Amino acid sequence: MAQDLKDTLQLPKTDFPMRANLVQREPSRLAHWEKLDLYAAIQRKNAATGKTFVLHDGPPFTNGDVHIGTALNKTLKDITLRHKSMRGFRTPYVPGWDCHGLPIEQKVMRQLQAENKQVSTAEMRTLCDTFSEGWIATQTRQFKRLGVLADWNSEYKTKNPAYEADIIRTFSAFVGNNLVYRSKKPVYWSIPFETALAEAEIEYKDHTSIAIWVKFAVPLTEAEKFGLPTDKPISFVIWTTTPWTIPANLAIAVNPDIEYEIVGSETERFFVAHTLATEFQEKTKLVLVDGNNFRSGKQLEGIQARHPFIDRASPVVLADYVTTDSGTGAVHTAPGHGADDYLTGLKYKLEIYCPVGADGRYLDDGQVPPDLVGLSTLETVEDIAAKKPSPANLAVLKKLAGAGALLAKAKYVHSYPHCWRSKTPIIFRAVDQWFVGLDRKAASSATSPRETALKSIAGVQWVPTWGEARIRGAVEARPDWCISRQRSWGVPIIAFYDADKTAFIDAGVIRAVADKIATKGTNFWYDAPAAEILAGIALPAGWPAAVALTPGRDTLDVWIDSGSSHAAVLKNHQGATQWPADLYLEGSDQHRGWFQSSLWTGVIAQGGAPYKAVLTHGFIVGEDGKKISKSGQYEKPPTSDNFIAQYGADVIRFWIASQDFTQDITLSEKILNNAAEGYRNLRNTLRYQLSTLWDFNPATDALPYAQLDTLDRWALHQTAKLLAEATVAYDAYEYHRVIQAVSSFCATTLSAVYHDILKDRLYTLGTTNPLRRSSQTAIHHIFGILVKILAPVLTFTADEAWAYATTKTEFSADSIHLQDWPEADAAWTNAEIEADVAALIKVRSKVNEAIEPLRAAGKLGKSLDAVITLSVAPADPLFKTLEKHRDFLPELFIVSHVTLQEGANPAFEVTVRHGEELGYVRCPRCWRWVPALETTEHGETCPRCAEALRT
RNA sequence: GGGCUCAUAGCUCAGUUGGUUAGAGCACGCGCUUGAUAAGCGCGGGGUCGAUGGUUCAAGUCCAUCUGGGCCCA
Repeated sequence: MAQDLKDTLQLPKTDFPMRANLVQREPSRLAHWEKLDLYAAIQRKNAATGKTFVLHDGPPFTNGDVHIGTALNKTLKDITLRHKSMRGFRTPYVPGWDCHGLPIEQKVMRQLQAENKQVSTAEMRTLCDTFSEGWIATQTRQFKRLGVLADWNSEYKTKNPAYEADIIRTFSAFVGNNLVYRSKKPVYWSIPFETALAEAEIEYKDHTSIAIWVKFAVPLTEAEKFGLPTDKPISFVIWTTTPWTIPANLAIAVNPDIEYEIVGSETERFFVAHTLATEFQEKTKLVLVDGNNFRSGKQLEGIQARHPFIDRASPVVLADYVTTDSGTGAVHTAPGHGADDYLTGLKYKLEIYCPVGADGRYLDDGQVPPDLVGLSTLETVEDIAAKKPSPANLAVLKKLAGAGALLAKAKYVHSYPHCWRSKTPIIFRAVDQWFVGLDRKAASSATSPRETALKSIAGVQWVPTWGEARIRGAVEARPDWCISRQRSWGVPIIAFYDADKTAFIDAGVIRAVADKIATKGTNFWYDAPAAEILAGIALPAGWPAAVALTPGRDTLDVWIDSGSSHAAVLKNHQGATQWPADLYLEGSDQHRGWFQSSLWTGVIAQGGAPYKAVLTHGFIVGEDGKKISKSGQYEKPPTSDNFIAQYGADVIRFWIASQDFTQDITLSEKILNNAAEGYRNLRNTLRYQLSTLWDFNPATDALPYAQLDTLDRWALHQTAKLLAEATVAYDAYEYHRVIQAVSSFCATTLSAVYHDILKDRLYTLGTTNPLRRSSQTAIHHIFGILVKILAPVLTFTADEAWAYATTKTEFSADSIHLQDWPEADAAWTNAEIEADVAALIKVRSKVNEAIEPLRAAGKLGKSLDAVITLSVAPADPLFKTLEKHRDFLPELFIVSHVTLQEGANPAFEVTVRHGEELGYVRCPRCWRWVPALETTEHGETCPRCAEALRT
């Protein structure tokens, strides 16, 4: 009989599974979308709206699996675009790939080295191409698995010939604006390979150097000028561990804030940092007889000391990096042989002087003493084993000793950079490089690139706002842009050289060569002689004949590759995009990287910033707040695929959306488990709504708003509020607020209140009962809005729920992602109902509190067993509200009966009794306690159920 | 060392121009239900708002210093 009655209930039913099983089931939905060509369908939908939103993709580097951080970036882009397309924007999205660069070249080279193979530059470039292409395929698969929707057919690759041509055209704009100049800059240099090395090609190993204390005499006239004692000769003492750089000395650096002491022996005086005076005395074994005469570094600036054995001044300059950790507090400065020295050299306009050739030998430049010319600075592996210093080092020591300038020498063991291939110590050597003068006046503009860039920054929307300060700092502080690299896997700098190594460069020639490269690719540059490259191209006046020229072997800084993407993609309307982009969205490291390089290329080649807005996100950190990359807290590498294999894409997407991405984003097993739980709650809410709509056809069963029940109107009011909140949050890119709002709405507004109350109506009333239809109408509306709010984040689940809602099957051609952003009917906003129900819900929680003790005492189970008496002072406005909704109260509290009585006390009182105590009987069908049952063909039920059974 | 930035319950987040006993969801504990059931409901515990000092009648909120993170430089 109980079963018989149960069969008369309208219990929820749906095929939408409670268990998501995302890891297994998501791929089939991807295949479904592929079949629909969902990306194209979405673009078609919004083709005629007249609104376009271009998010320009920053290209990931193609040398490995998609890292969870890259997944974060791509997912945020995907969420953004899906929301925009629901809002009616055409959202062409062309994904990109960054293909050139050292890390790939290095991986390929290490592989070749392991196989003991030597290959030509062209072969090497082919291997790099293949390497990059392989990872593009892998990453594409991994991005797709995340649910990222993009125009994969229109993707851009920085290694495509057409793209390479646009990189070169960007370079031609630099040249055409008269911004490019040639100057020397020190690089790591491998003598055996006669090549520049990158930081990544350096291995640090202990090395025994010769440390020397060398005096640089201050002429008497200089001493007088600076008020120094003149009764004895006075010198600066520098300390260095690379004697071979002494011939290139052009200055002595002191720290402006260090106290220097003038110490003296019987015969001469020296400047030494005060705190190093004792050590100085020990090392030089000098007997110091006076001191206590101090000068700050600041006071010494400009003193013209003399080079110990070359007839040249060595001025005292100021530098903050000078410390008193070791040495004398005065640093030998050779701008052509060190990074710090170089910057100091630029600051003091010193020559970037490098009298050492590519083979590591001193050049005969008229300044290097003849007995040093030709000597090598190289220490071979055998030399090191035999503890034999380089010929250059030995000769300089001898030279210094001969000049009486060598105060002391000592062995000094320290960590020193070595070439990863030859294992020999590298040298710093200044070589000719190409620079972009950022403060030069651009030919096509009234101002310099820096001025234009800073002006452009102000016109861009930076999200969060501090992004503006960050890029402004980077742009202001950046020295002239060194754009040449001595690499193989990159885009060549289109420059030619004659037999004397004079460089020839011209914007028109570069553009003409770019046109050839657009079809032939950059290998053409490496394979063909200058005459072929220049065939048919008119050479500018003053150029030698093409046959007398050699194409240069430098490549462009790879930041120009990706920095040209807006020109190569947006300017060319690739994939129906347009210039400038509405949004760039990358990690905050890109303020100094891609945001900046794109800004420079935009400013110089296009006259302005290539983006209207720039959004940045933080980096993923572990549970301890520390960076995750090498922490090893996970057994598996933190790749996108590994996380998806465990949680599924929608859980990962939920996690990404739930955090404030402008800050560090924390990743831990606990957090992902929390995300999975949060996901399940939302999924269950959708499932429950679907299950209550099984017999509801909106076309025929929906009621107009005016006929809806109070509680349903209240739910719609809450839904309108949620939608407004979610819309604002989406527009502000604050996806975590969307998730917070939706989660709270589902848990509290729906599950704990609305759905819970609705069960009685939905289950027990007759199918077509207006109250039941009223609630179904509301749920239908709420579901539609909820699932659309979630669609940009939970792409798989929202589409699945939508398919069940619209077709009662797992897949539907009319995807959720083809729907427009929902709107709430203005009538739904109802302040009176909002206020009334809010007051009633407060009473509800008082009622629940009052029920709890009885439940704990075992006197009561479900709340439906309870009968409530509310005692409220008639003067209390609450009394009126309760009276107004008197009939609704039992349903709202989910109890069997409510008596409202005028209380004598001002305090609100709740009395709870079991239905039995009033002599009530329990209806076996709806489980409510009622005064009396009546007979039906299904047995005894309450009058309401009897009525339901008749229909 | 410099630039930018972050710090509120175990976790993720709110917290308007400084103004009651600092909130929400999740997690946790104890119950209930078995007609959302690898679900649902109720009740409950839990925070010196990173630390210290200051401004103020009043500070999570403003200022200074410090500590610990992140990104980028050096």
